Amino acid sequence: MNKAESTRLNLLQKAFEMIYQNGYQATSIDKIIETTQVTKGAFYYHFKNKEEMGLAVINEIIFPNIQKALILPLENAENPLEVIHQTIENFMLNVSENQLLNGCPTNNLIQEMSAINEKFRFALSKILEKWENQLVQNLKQAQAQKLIQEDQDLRQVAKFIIASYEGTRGIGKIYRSKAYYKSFLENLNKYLESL
Amino acid sequence: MNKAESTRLNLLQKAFEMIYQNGYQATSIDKIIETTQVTKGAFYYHFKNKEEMGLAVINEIIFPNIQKALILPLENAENPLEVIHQTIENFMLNVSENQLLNGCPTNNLIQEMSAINEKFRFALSKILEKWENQLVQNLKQAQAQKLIQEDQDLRQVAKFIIASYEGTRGIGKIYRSKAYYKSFLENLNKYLESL
DNA sequence: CATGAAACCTACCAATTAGTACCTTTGTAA
DNA sequence: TTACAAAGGTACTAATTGGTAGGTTTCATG
Repeated sequence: MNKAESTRLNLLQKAFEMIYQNGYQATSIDKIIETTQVTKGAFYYHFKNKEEMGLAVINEIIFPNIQKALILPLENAENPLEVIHQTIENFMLNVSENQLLNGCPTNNLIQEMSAINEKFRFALSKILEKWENQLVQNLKQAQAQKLIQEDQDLRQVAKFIIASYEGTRGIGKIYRSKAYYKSFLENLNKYLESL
Repeated sequence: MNKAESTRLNLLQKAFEMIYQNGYQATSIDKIIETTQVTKGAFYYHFKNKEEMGLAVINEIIFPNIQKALILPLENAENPLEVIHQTIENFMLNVSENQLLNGCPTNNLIQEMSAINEKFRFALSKILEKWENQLVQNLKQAQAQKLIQEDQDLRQVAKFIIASYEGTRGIGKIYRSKAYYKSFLENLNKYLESL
């Protein structure tokens, strides 16, 4: 990675952290360049404007993180149903204090931006779409293995899993305890078993 | 209601709408007094600062709304379990386009503010607490009527209902369709029946 | 080593922000 | 009617905002 690339990546990573903790609109370019020690000229060389930088954070930082933690582990699993619970549990029980406090970056941005910025809404919807598609694939395999009933609407089920997960990460910002996550995981298990 | 009270209420209601659509931090006092035709002097006569106004919006607008739509209807119901689903369904299927677009005011503020402002977090947690308590009461009655199993952790169940509801309202800001709400309601029903 | 583009730097701007100081009007109780 | 607090009005400020103009430095390539 050359110097320019690392400047850009540094901007994106620091911007991600600041957006994660304070929100997109509350994160000023002045603060980003102050903490990164990058000048304003360099910032605007790498990004046309603040919006483009925000979209790059979603596409180049947030999306790969979800992909790695919650989507890829679902592929080619021996038990396609159990791995759904396992993957979410593995991720949720290993979050840092910071992540407990600030919730899910994707959900945060959806709540803040999707109603007021169509480009953000689109970029964020793509993340949910990929996750949902992988979940549906797993559920299909589970159906083929007779692990869940025939008449289930798998896309609905996938959406429900995502909504309850994001809801828990979101409401978890009030409780700030892993016990709350554990309670969700138990209920998720019950729900999956009832399918 | 005298003039001063109506000035204050007008400020709170307009502020609520603007916060609901754009977020608390993105709602400036200048914009609020512009749309209400109230001068800055009057605004700061009624509220010490912006934070106090935001907290008043939560306590005097948002909380009563939730109370009326989602908590009070649960009281003294003939079928304590079914009324949970009925109440949520009745509310969700009657939201306006605006509410579909902007999600749940409580959830929005939790996501934006709970990590960065302890007073907001506390005020918002009180809303969830009241709702959870009423849900637990209903679930207890359902348990007494042998409608759900003995070994259920009712507080966990109540929290899961709230999280999946708020998750759906939140993620619904991406999809903007009542079909998505309906899909959630079906899954909620399945979950409640599995208890 | 010359050259031109890539990468970065500095100083600025107009608009917006929350908040304040100080004034005027309105309502009401003695 | 007077007196005084409640309620509202006006003009301002310092700080912060996203963005730009116009420069300089760095670096790969012929």
